[in-house]
Amino acid sequence: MLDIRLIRENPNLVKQGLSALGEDPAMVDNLISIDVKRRELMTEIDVLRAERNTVSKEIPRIKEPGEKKAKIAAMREVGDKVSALEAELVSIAQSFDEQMLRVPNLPHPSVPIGKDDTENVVTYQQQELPQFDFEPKPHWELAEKLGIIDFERGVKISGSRFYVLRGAGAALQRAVINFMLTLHTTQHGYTELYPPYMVKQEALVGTGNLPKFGDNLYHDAEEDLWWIPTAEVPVTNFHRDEILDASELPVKYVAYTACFRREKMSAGRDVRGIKRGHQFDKVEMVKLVTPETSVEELDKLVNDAIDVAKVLGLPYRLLQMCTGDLSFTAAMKYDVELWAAGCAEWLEVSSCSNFMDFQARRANIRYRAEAGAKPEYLHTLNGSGLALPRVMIAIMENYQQADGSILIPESLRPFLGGFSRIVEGAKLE
RNA sequence: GGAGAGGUGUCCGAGCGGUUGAAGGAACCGGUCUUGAAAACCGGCAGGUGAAUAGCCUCGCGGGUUCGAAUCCCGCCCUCUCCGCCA
Repeated sequence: MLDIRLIRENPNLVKQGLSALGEDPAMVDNLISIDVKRRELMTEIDVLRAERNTVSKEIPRIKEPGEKKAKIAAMREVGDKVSALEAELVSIAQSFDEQMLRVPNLPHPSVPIGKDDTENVVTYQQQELPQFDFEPKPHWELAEKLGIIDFERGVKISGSRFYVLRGAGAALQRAVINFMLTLHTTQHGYTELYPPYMVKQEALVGTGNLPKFGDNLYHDAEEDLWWIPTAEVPVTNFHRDEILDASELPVKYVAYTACFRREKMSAGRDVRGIKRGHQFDKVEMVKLVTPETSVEELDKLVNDAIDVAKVLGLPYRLLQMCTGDLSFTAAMKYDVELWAAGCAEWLEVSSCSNFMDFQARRANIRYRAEAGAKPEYLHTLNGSGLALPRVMIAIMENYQQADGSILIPESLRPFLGGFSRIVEGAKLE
């Protein structure tokens, strides 16, 4: 959420930001006119309430019965007026809140201007891609042959976009999860959390998934709980409505969870293989930091994500998102992509974002710079570290051998009982 | 799911219709004292809105009664104890 004061005092700046995102700047004027009405009403109500409060305090001390009666009657009238105005305010405040929650974050000044993903900037690309003396296969062929992914039975059990990992395939994913969590906790200073997979609506409003992106979420109507689309939601909300001490910052969490997405908007896209499922696993990093450090903390976060690719020996590149490709919540965003030799494409495995105070405002996460100081909103960041299915794809496709077996990256072997290869029959060898 | 108890500021805890935004204590911060520390004493110490030391709002959440609600009524949520059920 943006600061309404920024919108009031600097509407043109906000409009420029929205235009850069490709959003309609007209929402600014709408918001301002509602805000004016809202504030007028609030003032009017406050004046009446102040009168009622003072007179109500005087009433018990009035001895003369006639005067007492008259004041009570007068205050009853004031009370009625207040109720009427309050009802009016409730509906205005509702539409104000609703609109505020739908205003995207503004791009950080350092973000390159661009209309869409074609204008993102590749800031690093590994030059050497793996070479093969045979035609590398896509992972769905490799995996099916080895018996490590069962697509048909996934569909039988749960429908399209579901699959079953089997034998060494399941073990490989489990090893990668463990490897990543171990790397981030022991080398990068993150604290591991294991959060709930189902959350309340407020949590999703806090991170910015609701109210705007509910159509990508699974919702249980009976309990009114939502399945998380990413661990970002429960982990960022871990400190919701809290005031942290500056000495506690930066707070750095890493969490492994399954993630659930309807992918309605992507119907028909990426239907082959495991690139885009309704359920997938992810290791996610979340940071809460002081405002003056967030830009620098984003760089570190990106490096922590990239480190996974490096240690696994997977070819990667880094993209800086232009204004037109920023997400709703992000002020700055970098994507890490892995090369997949079989499908010959770059796969997004991590989006690292600096949300500045956008989420902190929504989730009401503050910090106190020093004892006695006023609480201020902190800055939140997050990034995958990394998303499992696409890392699995990269391992399978880049480490495939001529005989169809898959070599296991050296750094992963200690997490797989020392085995070095996946062979037919979904076996480790 | 059933029965009972309870949810007040950073924490403990009083209040049970009228200067109570909230006694008292602890913690914390500043000061006096001390060679230093402890103790003792003095002062400060919720958040939001707001230009404000004004006003308004906030005692789990929402609604109601009243001139006036932390205090009364209704609904919901959460915690604890016991029972049931389960991993």
